Amino acid sequence: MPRARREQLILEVAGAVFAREGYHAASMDEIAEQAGVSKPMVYSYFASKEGLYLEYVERAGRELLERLENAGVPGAPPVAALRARITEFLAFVQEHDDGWKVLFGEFASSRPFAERVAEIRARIANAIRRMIEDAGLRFPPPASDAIAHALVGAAESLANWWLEHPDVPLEEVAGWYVSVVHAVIVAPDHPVPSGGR
Amino acid sequence: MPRARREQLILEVAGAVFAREGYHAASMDEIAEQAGVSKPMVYSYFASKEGLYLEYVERAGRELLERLENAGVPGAPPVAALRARITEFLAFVQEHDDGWKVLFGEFASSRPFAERVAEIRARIANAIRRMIEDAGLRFPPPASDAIAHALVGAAESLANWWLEHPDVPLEEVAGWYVSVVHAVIVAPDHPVPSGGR
Amino acid sequence: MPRARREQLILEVAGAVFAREGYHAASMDEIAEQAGVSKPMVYSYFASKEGLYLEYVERAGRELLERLENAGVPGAPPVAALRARITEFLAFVQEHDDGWKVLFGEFASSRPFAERVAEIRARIANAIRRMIEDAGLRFPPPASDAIAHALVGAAESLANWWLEHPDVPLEEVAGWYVSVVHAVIVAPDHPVPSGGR
Amino acid sequence: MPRARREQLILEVAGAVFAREGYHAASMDEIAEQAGVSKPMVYSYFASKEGLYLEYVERAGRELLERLENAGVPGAPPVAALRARITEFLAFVQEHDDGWKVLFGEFASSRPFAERVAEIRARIANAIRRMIEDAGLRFPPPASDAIAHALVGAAESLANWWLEHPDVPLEEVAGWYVSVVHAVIVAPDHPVPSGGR
DNA sequence: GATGAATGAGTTTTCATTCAT
DNA sequence: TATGAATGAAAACTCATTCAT
Repeated sequence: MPRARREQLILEVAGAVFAREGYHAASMDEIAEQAGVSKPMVYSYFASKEGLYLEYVERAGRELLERLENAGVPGAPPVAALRARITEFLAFVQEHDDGWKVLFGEFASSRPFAERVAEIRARIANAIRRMIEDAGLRFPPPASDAIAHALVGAAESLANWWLEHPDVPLEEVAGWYVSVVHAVIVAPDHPVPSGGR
Repeated sequence: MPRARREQLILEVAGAVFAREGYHAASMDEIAEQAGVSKPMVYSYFASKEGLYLEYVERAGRELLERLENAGVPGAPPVAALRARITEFLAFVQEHDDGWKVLFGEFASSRPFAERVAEIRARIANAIRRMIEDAGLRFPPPASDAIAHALVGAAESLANWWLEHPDVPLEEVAGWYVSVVHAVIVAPDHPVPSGGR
Repeated sequence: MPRARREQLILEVAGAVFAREGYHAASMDEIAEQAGVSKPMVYSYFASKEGLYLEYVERAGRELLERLENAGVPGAPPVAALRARITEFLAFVQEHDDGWKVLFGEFASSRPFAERVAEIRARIANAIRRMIEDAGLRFPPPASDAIAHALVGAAESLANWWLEHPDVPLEEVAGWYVSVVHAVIVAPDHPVPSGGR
Repeated sequence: MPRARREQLILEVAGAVFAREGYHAASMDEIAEQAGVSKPMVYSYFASKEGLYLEYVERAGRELLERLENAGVPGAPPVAALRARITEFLAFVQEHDDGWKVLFGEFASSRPFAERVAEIRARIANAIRRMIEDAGLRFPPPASDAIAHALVGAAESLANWWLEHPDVPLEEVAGWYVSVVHAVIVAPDHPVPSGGR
């Protein structure tokens, strides 16, 4: 079996195990066994458990980023672009739910490499944020930043909801998200009446 | 030191360690040391690591729930109630950021007690969702469910953003969230133009 | 509660726990709790777990010895004396099955005090042996010693059998043992045909 | 060193430690050290301390049983068969005194697996009992059961006596045991005169 | 006299990681 | 290239024993 192929296989198995057990509870023994190779093999491909995890996160993150960036036709109207991107985003979640869970499931991994993971997550969040801003979100900072963040969280949550309701068609979910973002964008009169009534 | 006080101390320390390291990486040794007691003491207060974690989650969850339920004056207009509750929510996050991180940080906790944690989270999410629905969100199911979920995720994300921008006043962040929810509620015309234009 | 009474209470509870769990598995916590006193109380009465165990063994051993020595009427014919003693022995086993189990249940306790326990057991075994020899067992040494030992083992085993068949009357069991010993004593022609037939 | 050989080595060492210290007092640390391997090695061969103990007991029990069953020539007269079997029994005790002590030394093992050990012991005891009954022991039940039990205990005790008197030749000890059993078998007149005379 | 509170030392067990082949 | 065999380090948990009150 060619080297690259085996590497890919190990990564996929590792992703499944990390998604199911979390970083700490996942064991190299289990990964090696499920991949059908010996543990030293795993170590010859990836320097350490940490390295394996980071590599997986890195690749999953890169793929998601690329898909987000390449989604939609250039020059399309903003809302259409938003729809194309959120569609792509949901497609990724559907196809790579392991990758999705590993990327956004665990929050506080242990110290040494939490930063790298956080950075990857931040890049993805930024990409989503950019697509929201491209659609026309205009607030003065820092509200823009905060609200974009909130809408990214909304996308994540929606994706998780969808994973538990797989019967709902992708397009419908995407439509809901576009609705939400669009509403926020075109909302006529923020801020909202504060006192009451 | 009286027993109840020590118990509280250990819980707080444990919360900090769990928030920082995650359940698996946290060690009873570290918790004991940071609390200034010996490990057997911790075990005499809490039967096991799992028990300690669950107790912490349970108390934090209960407090957050109670605060959400008691927030605002009864009979206030919906948007005012929403504002009161999101304000309370953010206040909790600010005061108990450890509790917040433990409750909503790790996703895929280890198997044995994931259910209990998930249940607590679900109760909190439901409370937030209810407050959104009370404010007037009306979609036909399942969109209502999904969008409520998304807006809960938006609140979580906004809270995390705020933890990293502590200089922004609470009221302002609350206002942004109200704006978002309000916009979604009063949005005139979901669904949104799908094609483009 | 007077000191001596409490001491007796603790000893009895300890005996029950030792009999049930064995020396190592028995915990001072459990003994204290079952006796209804605090652990420091136990330590004020008995210097250590080892001390408690030894004291229990010592008393149980002493009582059994005394009962064996005082059994039967002086001057009775040998077989009657044997019957009286084995009856007393079985009565002890019946009344103090905890003591019996602790005395003869565990074989190889841990090093430091195994010798003391072995010594007590040896004294009891000697007493039984003497009663057998008194009944008329006559072999040249070392066969006498070995066979006496064997007959002591037979008594122990019979006692254990009886503990599991509590419905059988004591006298009957005693009768069987006397039969066995008597048969060995009066056996006309040891050694037995060795080759065959 | 080949795997099977190491396994055997560990088992032997474990047997020695269990025989010397008893199950609870024996530590995996000590077993590993005495076997010249690391603790994880022991765990890779045997799943747990309990597993190691049971495996040892099982093998020792099986060997003893097989030796008892295969002893003697088929069709030999009963007393000769008895002699052959008790000889084999004593030979086992002499060769595997660790196995002997572990099998029959501790009585009240800890709860979880006491049953399995008791079962093995019972099988061996039954084998011994059968060989006694084959030799001609005839009592009405339950006396037959009880007396057989007693004679098994006699054999155990005799074996223990012999372990402390290793200079006595095996044949002689076997002869004594045959004498005892033979005497009981041919005893003309149980029950014995009860009053005195 | 009595105890609640506390701990040092040890137990079994697991796991990431590395040689020798 | 590939692995069976091996381990150092650490984790959860327990228990006999002792203070401070």
